[in-house]
Amino acid sequence: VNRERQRQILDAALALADERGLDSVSMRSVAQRVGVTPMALYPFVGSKAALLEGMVDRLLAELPVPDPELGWRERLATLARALRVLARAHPSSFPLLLARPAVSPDSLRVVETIFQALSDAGLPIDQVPRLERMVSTFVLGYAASEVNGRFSPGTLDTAARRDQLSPAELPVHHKAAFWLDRPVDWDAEFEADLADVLAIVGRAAGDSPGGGAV
Amino acid sequence: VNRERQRQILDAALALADERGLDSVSMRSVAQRVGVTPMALYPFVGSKAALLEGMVDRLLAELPVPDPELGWRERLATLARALRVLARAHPSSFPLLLARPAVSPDSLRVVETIFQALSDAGLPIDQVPRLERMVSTFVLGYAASEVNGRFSPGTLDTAARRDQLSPAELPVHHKAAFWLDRPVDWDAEFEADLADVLAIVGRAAGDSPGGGAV
DNA sequence: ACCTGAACACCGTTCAAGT
DNA sequence: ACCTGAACACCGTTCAAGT
Repeated sequence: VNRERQRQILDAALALADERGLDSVSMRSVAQRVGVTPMALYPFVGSKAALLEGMVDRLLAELPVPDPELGWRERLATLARALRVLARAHPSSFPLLLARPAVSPDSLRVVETIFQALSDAGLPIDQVPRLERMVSTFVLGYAASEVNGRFSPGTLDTAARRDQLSPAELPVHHKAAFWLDRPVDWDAEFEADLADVLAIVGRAAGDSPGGGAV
Repeated sequence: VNRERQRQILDAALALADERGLDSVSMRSVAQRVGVTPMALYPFVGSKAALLEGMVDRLLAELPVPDPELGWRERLATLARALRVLARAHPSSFPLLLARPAVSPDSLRVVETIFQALSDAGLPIDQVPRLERMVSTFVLGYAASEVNGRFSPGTLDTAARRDQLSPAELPVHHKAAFWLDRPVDWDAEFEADLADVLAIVGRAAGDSPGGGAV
């Protein structure tokens, strides 16, 4: 009903998640931060589940839209990098983006931005939705994996973990040990993956096999 | 301590998630299903968070390892399809795979299978970990998105959703409306994406630009 | 080693009531 | 339209005790 109040509540929930983790977001804690009784939230957010959905909408509202003057490659790359920045700014809430369908106006606008870039790439219109799902799945999955620790298990006991099993059972782990124990340059890896994904789009759009530039 | 009992508890939790959703998995409900008091679980699982981690280990233990006689492409494709089957069998628990680092012996074995295939593809060893993260991120992200509804918002109100915003704001959504409103063949889409991802691996491994077969 | 029972500090949500 | 307060049926986990 009162849109301004709703935003205030969702931002309080987001701030709470940033400061103390997603587990500490409860109707009671959010209400307290807003300075109100838990029940006073219900007319604005409906339920705890809806509160979490609302948080991802606020997240997407923060996402800058890439300059439409840019070429489609730069537009997709800019959007992908912005999503990764968003993940680092809100590591506890970001993984929610992968957990629920995107239905709000703001999320539709993000999808439209990807649609537009794919269309500009020269992709046949019937291929656009498939490639949008592929690109968004990769970017969201990568950024979420990075911030929730899926890529960096346990913090620096990579070797200990590997030694749970015998070298005979994990030959390639042992062959790659040098690179597995070394800190990874995540920025560089993300850029390399991004280039690979954009190459898929380019090829689906009918680039010459060698991969053309734009 | 007693490994057999631990497995029994984790399987009860998994069954509960399958039948009534992840939210209904509680220390109390799992204990009841095992026929014991909630506190009796603690020596075996440690905490609720550890219980959830244990569930994903059990999930991975269910995953069939592809025949090592197969070529690397078929091995990766078989593993990817098996993960998707797993997601459909355990839609509530599967998304946990993307939420936490993989540290158990069983999960290491899955990573090793991918490492092996990438290595056999002819990838330089320093590229193997990066491509493993890329492949697993895509496959887990896709399968999770499929089962948690990220790809199918709201069930059949795709048109209504689109009409929240004006056609002028969502030009490509409207141009692609025919394909967006049509039911998607997810099997076919997954296979197409898989082929694209395997092509990236092949190219990183030094395939001829046109893409060779194996 | 394995389990129970009572207790503590929390949850989300309903309902009736106030302004 | 917006908010409160009491209540209900739950949570995860600690602690002391039993065998």
